[in-house]
Amino acid sequence: MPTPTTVELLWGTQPRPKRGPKPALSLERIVPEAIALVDAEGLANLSMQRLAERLGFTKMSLYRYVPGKAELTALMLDVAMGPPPDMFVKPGDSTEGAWRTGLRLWAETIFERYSAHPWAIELTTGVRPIGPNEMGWMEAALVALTGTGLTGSERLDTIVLLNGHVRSLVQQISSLGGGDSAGQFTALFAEMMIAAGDRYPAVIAAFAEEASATALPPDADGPNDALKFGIDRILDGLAVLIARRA
Amino acid sequence: MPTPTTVELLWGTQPRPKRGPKPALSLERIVPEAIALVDAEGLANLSMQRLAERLGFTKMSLYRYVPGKAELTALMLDVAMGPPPDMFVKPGDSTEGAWRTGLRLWAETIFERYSAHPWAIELTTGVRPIGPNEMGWMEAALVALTGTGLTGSERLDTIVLLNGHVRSLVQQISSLGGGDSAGQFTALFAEMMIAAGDRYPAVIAAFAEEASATALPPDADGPNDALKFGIDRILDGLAVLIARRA
DNA sequence: AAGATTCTGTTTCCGTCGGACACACTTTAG
DNA sequence: CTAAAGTGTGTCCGACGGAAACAGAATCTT
Repeated sequence: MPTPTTVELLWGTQPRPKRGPKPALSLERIVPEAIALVDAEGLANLSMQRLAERLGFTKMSLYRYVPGKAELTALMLDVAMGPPPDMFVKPGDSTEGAWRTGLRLWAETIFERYSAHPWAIELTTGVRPIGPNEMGWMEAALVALTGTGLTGSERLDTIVLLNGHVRSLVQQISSLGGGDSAGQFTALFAEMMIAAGDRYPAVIAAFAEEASATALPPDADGPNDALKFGIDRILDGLAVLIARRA
Repeated sequence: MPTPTTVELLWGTQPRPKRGPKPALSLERIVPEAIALVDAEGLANLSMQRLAERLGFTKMSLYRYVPGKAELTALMLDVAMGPPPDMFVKPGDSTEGAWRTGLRLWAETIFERYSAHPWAIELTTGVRPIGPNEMGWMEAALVALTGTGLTGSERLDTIVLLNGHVRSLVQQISSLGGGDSAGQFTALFAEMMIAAGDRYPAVIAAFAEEASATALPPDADGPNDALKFGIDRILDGLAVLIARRA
């Protein structure tokens, strides 16, 4: 019974052992339950104890299926991301600007996926094993970039850039989801401006201008505008490079 | 003795109380020591106990200076970022493309600052009090954007975009710093490709192309190229917008 | 000068966490 | 029918963040 590595858990489905009692649990029950727990109460409130209680088992029984908490969260990440939707761009499509609509759709879709599980951002950090779903998203974006004339490094860097922007936005918006956190922010901002005095004129100018501009439409989806803004700039910049190559 | 809030700790320097023994410790000693600890051993290894041992005090004595660990890390973040270097762009400079060199310098500088303290990335998440130094970096970038004709929202979104890119890169590179983590990555990648078979042709193509391209120059600062790539694309895209406005 | 007050650092204690380990039980292989 | 392998459980450990009570030091008031 060599404990399985994270890669084996993510990619391989090792066969059920023949001897011994049949397992009453399974990764297919554990991981979604953990995701539900974290969706509801945040990553900080995930503990083996609480997860086991939800499943009606003892804490240590979970360690029969998962070597440790790190491996569990790695599985949660890949399951929560899910597979990418069907093909953003037909593989051979070299229509003028097809890459553009493909990448935009990709970015907006993965943004929604991240937004559904904001804790996933915290788990996608540093060098770590990549799961099949995460790889699938990567593949999808790379497919959209075929026929652009970009080199392999450039295509990879493009994905890093787009993905980084999306993740950065999710990180800033997710915690802003419930309650009056917008009010909290303005309260913090006001409290700070009192103490700060006039050391940050450009900041004050920018926020003042923004406040007056968004005063009329009272819908507060400014963050989503930030998402679109970033995607637009990135795609514009990419178009410049692609045009230069052609 | 109302326990100070995070904002008060970051911005205000409340006067020393008159009565009682003089404090043997201070935030000026505690916070740098905590930064040194985390720089050396990572954010996960920061505990009040270990920090107190370094300082030659008991754990609970720290709570006389800091309400809790969250407030401590907030202070660490602002101190570690430090103030931005002197003015990237002279405030009134409306030279053609001055914003461009200013923003590039800003991004590269804050990248180095983040790289020196990679754990800072993990702390800059969600809605939270902003410290004076962090606000200073924001101010610096906004100064560089004066005279571009962009609205306040656009200027703010630009900073979010650039900052998000830099942070995303640091997050991917920092853990790659020591040892043969590049070898670990290729090992993980190979192990995965064996299991994955041929489900990701575009991924394989991109990496193969990259490997052959970077085979000749043996310096492996590919990540830094990813930083430059992203900055270039963002600035190119921004130039398109600015030109459209003019 | 002498309490009274206020702040200091320390000690003790608690609940929770991830995880090691030994155990009893159940299923299958020989 | 016995041995082996695998199951879930109970117990135990060290480390964590933090609450509470406490004794000593420095200042204020009388």
